Amino acid sequence: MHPKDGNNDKRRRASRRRAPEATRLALVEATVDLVRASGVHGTTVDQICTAAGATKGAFFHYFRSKEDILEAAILHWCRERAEGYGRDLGEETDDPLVRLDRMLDGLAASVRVPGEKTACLLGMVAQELAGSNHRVRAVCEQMLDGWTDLVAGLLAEAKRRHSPGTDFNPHEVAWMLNSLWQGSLLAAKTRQDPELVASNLVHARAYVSGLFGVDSPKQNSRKSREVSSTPGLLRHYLENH
Amino acid sequence: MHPKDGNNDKRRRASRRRAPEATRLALVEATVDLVRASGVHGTTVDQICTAAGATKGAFFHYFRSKEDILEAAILHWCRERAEGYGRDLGEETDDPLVRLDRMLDGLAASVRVPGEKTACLLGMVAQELAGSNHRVRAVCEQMLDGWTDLVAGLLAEAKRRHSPGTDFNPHEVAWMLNSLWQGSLLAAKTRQDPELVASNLVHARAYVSGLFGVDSPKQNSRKSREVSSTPGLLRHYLENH
DNA sequence: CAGAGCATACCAACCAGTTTGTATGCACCC
DNA sequence: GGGTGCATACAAACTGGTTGGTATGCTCTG
Repeated sequence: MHPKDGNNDKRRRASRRRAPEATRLALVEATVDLVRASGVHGTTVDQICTAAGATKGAFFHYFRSKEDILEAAILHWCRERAEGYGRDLGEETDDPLVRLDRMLDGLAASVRVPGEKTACLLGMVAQELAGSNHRVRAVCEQMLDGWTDLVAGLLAEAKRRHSPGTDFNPHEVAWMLNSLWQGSLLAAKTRQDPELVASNLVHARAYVSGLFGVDSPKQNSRKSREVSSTPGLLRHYLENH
Repeated sequence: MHPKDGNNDKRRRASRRRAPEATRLALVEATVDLVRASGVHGTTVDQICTAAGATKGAFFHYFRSKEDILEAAILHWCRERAEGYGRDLGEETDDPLVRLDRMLDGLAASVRVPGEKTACLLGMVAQELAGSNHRVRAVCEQMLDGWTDLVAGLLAEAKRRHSPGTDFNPHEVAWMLNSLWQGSLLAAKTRQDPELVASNLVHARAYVSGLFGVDSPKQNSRKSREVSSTPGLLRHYLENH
């Protein structure tokens, strides 16, 4: 039963041969995709291997356990998203409210990508494991903290620049936005309606605008779906100031 | 190896003997608890049986599959919660904004119950299965719709009674509140900080208040934790009107 | 005494992780 | 520059425990 006298190896493992970094990356990215679609327990190591065009041997060569690759997948996912935010935010010298606005635009746009599923790896893993796996929970918490700190920083700077009519705690508001974002993805997935995310983000914007003292312009609920095409409320505020 | 010549049956099956309804209920309630703690795939049928003080025979006598009891658990959970809302809301003749306010109070209080874990069965099941199990997804959607319709109804009536300065779509706002609630539970669980839910609800209230034209009173972020003890913003609005 | 309400033993599929073996490239010496 | 030694990078069969589900029979009740 030796390796089939190996003249023709039927499936050519994704046209990749001895490419350490590529294999590892393929495994991690497959994990991200599969877990986002089916959850942690709903994804098997074998599925990951098949999707990555690798074998169990390769898998356990790079990762000591399923939990390990999960952690790697979370880090990979967050690093990727962070890069996206970096692009969305634009110049650091820009007004923090404009930057936040662009970030929300980016988020709204991210659920509109055609083939893309509306699910955040972080939220899914946290929901499934936070109650039972302390280590994974801690990793998720750290990642959520990262996003919140970023937004809280923007809000804090905005508070300094413009002196808002209402006092507020930037961290609290940032956590509220983060929670809303996660909940929106959950609800949108359940309803199979990505537009729900956009709609919720409109209200999030309106709330932040309200904090900075601008009257929310009359919301036209028919048009509210076209978020990313309209100038954000925050931008609107700044332009008339 | 017959049933131990059964003179003394070591564990007396939860001091319950041939009580059909009680057995069924125990199984369902055990499912609710376990799934809320460990998720769907993280909970085994055996665990449910043990927790309910029943055996597999009993389990499959009442439910054809794990999926079936999950559905029963969701319905049970939602019916229970709905009763809670009924109590919280109070008289139907009351002002809808006051009723909404009391509902938010109830939600904030529900995560403060000492031994209680911060997790919504609905949110957990939806997050884990919405992407892979269409039937369960549909059930979750229906339940979420129920809550949203309730809140949207309150908001719509509030719009009729008081004519708010800002126009808004009650359903959109209700979905936003629902999403925020789900996301808050997710974030609070991940951070192991139930107070995050209360904090987020404060901002939710403030947003709704804002819609009805009242200036949010200066938020004191140190004190914002004591939500349920302070008269809600909506009530505050109505008292000065 | 019939049938609802269980209890117990059992099973087949599944799944994370292991073992064992092989192919490939690189370093180093001759 | 070609052979030798060895580490990395896989491949694939296997294992042992787990899990949802079943088969069968006992037992209490109406």
